[in-house]
Amino acid sequence: MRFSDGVEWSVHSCLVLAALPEGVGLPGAKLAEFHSLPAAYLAKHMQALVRAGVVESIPGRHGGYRLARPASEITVADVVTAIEGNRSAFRCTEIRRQGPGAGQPCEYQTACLVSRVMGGAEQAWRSELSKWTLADLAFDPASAAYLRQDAWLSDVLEARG
Amino acid sequence: MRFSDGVEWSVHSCLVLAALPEGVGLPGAKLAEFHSLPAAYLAKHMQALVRAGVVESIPGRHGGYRLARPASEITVADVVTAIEGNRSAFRCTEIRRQGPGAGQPCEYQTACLVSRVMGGAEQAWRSELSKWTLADLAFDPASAAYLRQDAWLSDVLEARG
DNA sequence: GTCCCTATACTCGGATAGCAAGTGTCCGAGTATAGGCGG
DNA sequence: CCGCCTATACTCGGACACTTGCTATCCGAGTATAGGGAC
Repeated sequence: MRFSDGVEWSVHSCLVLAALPEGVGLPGAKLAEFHSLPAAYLAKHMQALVRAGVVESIPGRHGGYRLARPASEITVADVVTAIEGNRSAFRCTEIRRQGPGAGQPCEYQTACLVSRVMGGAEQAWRSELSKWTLADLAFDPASAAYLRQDAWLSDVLEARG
Repeated sequence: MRFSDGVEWSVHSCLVLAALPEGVGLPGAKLAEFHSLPAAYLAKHMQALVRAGVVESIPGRHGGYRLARPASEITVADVVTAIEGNRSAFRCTEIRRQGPGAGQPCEYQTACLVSRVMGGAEQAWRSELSKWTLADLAFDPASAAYLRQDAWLSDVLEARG
């Protein structure tokens, strides 16, 4: 089991967007440059975020990306789900029905117990991620590096009018 | 994010081993046949379980696999960890230190907040899996199909002496 | 009859191909803007 | 001086190669057993 690198990139990038002034968008190229990420590949993940309704894209010359909702209403789970998909990581293929070990059809009215256990754990994982919003992370005093946008980010915004 | 199919196979196979009489081993070929699994590939995962100390292999003619500990002392987390590895699914590559968004070195004395949130969620997931032992699943009344070993499994064991 | 030796059959274990998904990149479609032109 | 039109530059979006890791398989190393032979 291994997460896509895009998860880390997307969360950090969303935190950057959370630090922007209200309603202002940041182009994908600049967003990638902020953390020295490959712009073309980050754009691929931004598309996923747009489809999931987490961020919205502004077309045209002064366009870019911005959060679709206030940062306090977007959870880390929303971002991760947008990238990794909302399907379960564990896929029950019902092997209990195969081979000599298969029982009678009446035994299969309830879901596979193994599947239920795995699903429950995944639920706990997702629930834990839902406790944190982008606002919690972006405005945390200990990691307020994103608010140190004076030197670079402000210049970018000012250069764009 | 997606689990290896081997996780499902391994858990179910361990449940079969849990239903065996004390100290008796079952060959990998028979274990695979029980659920119509590819024997050669299941063997690969069984090796991982042996390395992790979850099951032990008995070499020789009447050898096979058996649980290394009582089923009540093996959790689902043990099995999953043996297959998927104990490394974290989320790998923090410290992109916060890259590009114009990078802060001063003194800001990096604490772990990345994003990494901590992801790690905490993973901890919750693992903790949930630790609540269930193989005994809980194998001897559950609702899914006692594994105890219906009379027809096939008993024959196999008897044929081996 | 008992003990030992050897050949056998069966077991696990690691080394070897094939494939899907993630990784990385590029170029085209679409839009708001800026400037020029006409009234 | 004001409004409209056009060309431009910039943006996002989807389509195209490449690499890593999972999937699937095979054959060789090792061991307990079973049988036969010697004592």
